[in-house]
Amino acid sequence: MKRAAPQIRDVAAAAGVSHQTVSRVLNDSPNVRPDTRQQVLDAMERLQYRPNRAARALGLGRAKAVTVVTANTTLYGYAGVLQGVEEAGRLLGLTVGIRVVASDAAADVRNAVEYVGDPSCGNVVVVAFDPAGSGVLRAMPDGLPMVAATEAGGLPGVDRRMIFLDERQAAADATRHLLGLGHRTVHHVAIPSEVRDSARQGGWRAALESAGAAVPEVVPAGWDLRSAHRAGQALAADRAVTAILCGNDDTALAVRRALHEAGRDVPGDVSIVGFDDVPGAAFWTPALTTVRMDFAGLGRACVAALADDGDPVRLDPPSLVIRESTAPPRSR
Amino acid sequence: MKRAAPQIRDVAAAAGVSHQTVSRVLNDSPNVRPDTRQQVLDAMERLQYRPNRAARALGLGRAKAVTVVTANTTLYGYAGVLQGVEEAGRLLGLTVGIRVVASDAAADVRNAVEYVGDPSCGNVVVVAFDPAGSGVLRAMPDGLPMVAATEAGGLPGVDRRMIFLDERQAAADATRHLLGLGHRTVHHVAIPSEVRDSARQGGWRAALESAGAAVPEVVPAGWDLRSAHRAGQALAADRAVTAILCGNDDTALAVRRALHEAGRDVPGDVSIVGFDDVPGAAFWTPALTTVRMDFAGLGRACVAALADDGDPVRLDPPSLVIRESTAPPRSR
DNA sequence: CAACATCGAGCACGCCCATGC
DNA sequence: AGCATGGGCGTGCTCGATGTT
Repeated sequence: MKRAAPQIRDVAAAAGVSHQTVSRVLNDSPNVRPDTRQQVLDAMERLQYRPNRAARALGLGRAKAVTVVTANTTLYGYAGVLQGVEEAGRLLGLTVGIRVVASDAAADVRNAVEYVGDPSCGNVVVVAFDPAGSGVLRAMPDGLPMVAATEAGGLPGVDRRMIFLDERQAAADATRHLLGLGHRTVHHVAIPSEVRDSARQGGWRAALESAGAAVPEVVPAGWDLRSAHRAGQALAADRAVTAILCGNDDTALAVRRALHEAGRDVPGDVSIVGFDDVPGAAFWTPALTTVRMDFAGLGRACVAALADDGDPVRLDPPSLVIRESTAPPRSR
Repeated sequence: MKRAAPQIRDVAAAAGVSHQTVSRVLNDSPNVRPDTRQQVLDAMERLQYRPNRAARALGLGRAKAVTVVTANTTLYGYAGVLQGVEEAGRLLGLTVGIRVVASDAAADVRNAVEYVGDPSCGNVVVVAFDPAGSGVLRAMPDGLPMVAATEAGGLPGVDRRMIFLDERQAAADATRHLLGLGHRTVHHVAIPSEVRDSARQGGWRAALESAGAAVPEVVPAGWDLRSAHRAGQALAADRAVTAILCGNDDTALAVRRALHEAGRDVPGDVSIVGFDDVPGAAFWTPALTTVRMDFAGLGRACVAALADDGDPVRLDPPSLVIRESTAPPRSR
C-alpha cells in the first residue's frame, strides 16, 4: 500500500524533474521555464499533491501563518478584528490561529507570549484593547514579526508597530450633533481605556470646550452590561442630564434600560449615542445613533502590514450615523 | 553566535542524557527514573527550552491542535462555539486554529476541506449550522479526526460524530408559557435550518398541538436582521397575532422593531420570545424572554470528544428564561 | 536464565536552501 | 539560465543495549 499523501519527490518523479524544481514551482521562483513549470503543475494536479505545512514551517524556521492574541473573541470590537484577520489571512493562503490571554496576570501574559514565540505561529497580531492585551504587547520579544491593533493613538511608551482606528473626530461630531440639537451639555459614560485620554473622551471634551459647554465628570463603566447599567442609573437620577455619549453600543443598551427604569424616555427626555454600530443598532427601538467602527478593516490592515506588500490598507475612518435615539431636549 | 532557540539536544547535553530521554520526559513516558526526569526538567528550565511544535507535528504526522471550521465567527452561536473550543483547546495545551468557509459553493467547501486535511491542523471541529458548514462536514474525508457541532438531532444521513444542544424541550416550554399566559396561539419566525423540522419548530408545534391550539404557518427569515424585520412586518400587520416565538434573539430584535413601527407594543399588544439569551437580552427594554443556549459549552464538549479522555462533557440543556417581553394578551 | 526497567543510537518526517554542474 | 544533489530544520519512534531483580 502506498503512502497516504504524495510528497514533493513523488511529484518530481511524475513530472520528470528533481524535487528541487518542484520546490521552486511551489515558491514560484522565477528560474523555472514555463513549460517545466506547467509539467510540474500538471503532476501536482494529477497526484492531488498538497504541501505539508509543518515541514515547510520546520525548514523555513517560521510558518506562513498569522495568529491573533486577544483577551476576548466575542465582544464586538475584538470579534471584528478577528474576523478581519481571518479573512485577510485566508486570502493570502496563511494558516490562521488564535490565542486568548485569560487575564493580565503575569502568568497568563507569559504563557501567551511563549505560545506565539513558537515558529509555527507565524506572524502575530496582538489585540491590545485592554490590560491583558497590552501586557502581552509589552512582553513581546523583539524580532518576532508582529503588529498590534490598539486604541486610537497607540500605546504611549511602547515601541511596536501599532495600527488603530481614530474615532476622535467622530466623537467630537457626535458631541456637536447633540449640542446642535439644543442640549446644554453632553455626559459621557466611558468604557475601559489603556490611555489617559481616550479618543472618545478627547473628542467629546474638545467639542464641549470649544462650544463653551460645561464638561461633566466622566462616568466610568466596565465591559460588562451590569456596570454600564449602574453608570446609567447614576445619570438617570440626575434630571439635568439630557444627553449621554456612551462608550459603546452595549453600554448604550444598559444606559437606555436604566433610563427607562427611571421613567425617562429616549430620545424624548434623554438622547443617547453609542460607539461601534453593531448590526442590531439600526433595529433598536428607537434605532441607535452611533459611531460606526470598522474593526474588520482594522484586522485586515494588520495582516496587510505584516505581509508588507507595500500597499497599506486604507482604514475607513469612524463616522457618526444619526438615527432615532437623539433628538432635541424636551422644552419645558 | 549560538542558535536562538535551544533544542532537545541542548537540553540533553545539559542534563547529561540522550535526546531521546528528553523526548520521553516531554511526552511523559513512564520509563524514566524520577531523578533523571528531574535533571532533565531542571535543564529545560535553565535553558528556557520550548519544544518546537512544527517539528513535533512533522514527526508525529499530525499536530497537537484543534481547528474549527465555520461559516461565521461573529454571530452569537458561532462565536460561542469558537470561544468554547478555544478555551478547552488552550487548557489542553493545543494549538487552536480557525478557518472560515466563505460559502457553500463547491470551491469554497473544497478549499476548506483541503485546508484542514493538512496534518498541522490537528483535530477538527466543524460548525455545521448552515449549508456551508454541513457541506464541509459531508465532504470531509474519512479518517480525519473530527467532530461536528450541529443543530439539535444532528444531520440525518451523515455518518460523523456530531454533538449538539437540544432546545426542543425549551421551545415547547416557551410555547406553553405563552399559551399559559392566555394567548390563543403562538406564531413562529424561523431562522434557517439544515433539517426538515428543527428542534425549535418541532417543540413549538408539539406544544401547540398538544394544547389543541391552531398551528400557524411558519414565517421564514434569514440570518440577517433585514429579513427578520420583513418577517416581523408581515406578522405585525395581522392584528390576530399576539405572541411570537422568534428563531433567535437577533430575530426578536428586528421583529420587535417591526411591531413598534406598526404601533404595537411589546408586551402589551404582542409577546415575543427569542432563542440564545445574548448578553444584552436582559438589558433590553423590555428585557427579553428567551431560551438560554450554552454554545461555549458545546464548543468545549467538541474538544473533549476529540480528546476522548473518557469523560464526556455534560451539556447544559437549553432553558427558558422568563423576563419582560411576555405578558397576558390585552383583554378586549 | 527470564523478565523488566531504563536509556541510547539512528532514522524518518517533508520541505527549503546552498552548492555545484 | 536552468537543473540536480546533499545537508539541515527539531522532533518522535523503532530497535537494541545495558543493568537489575
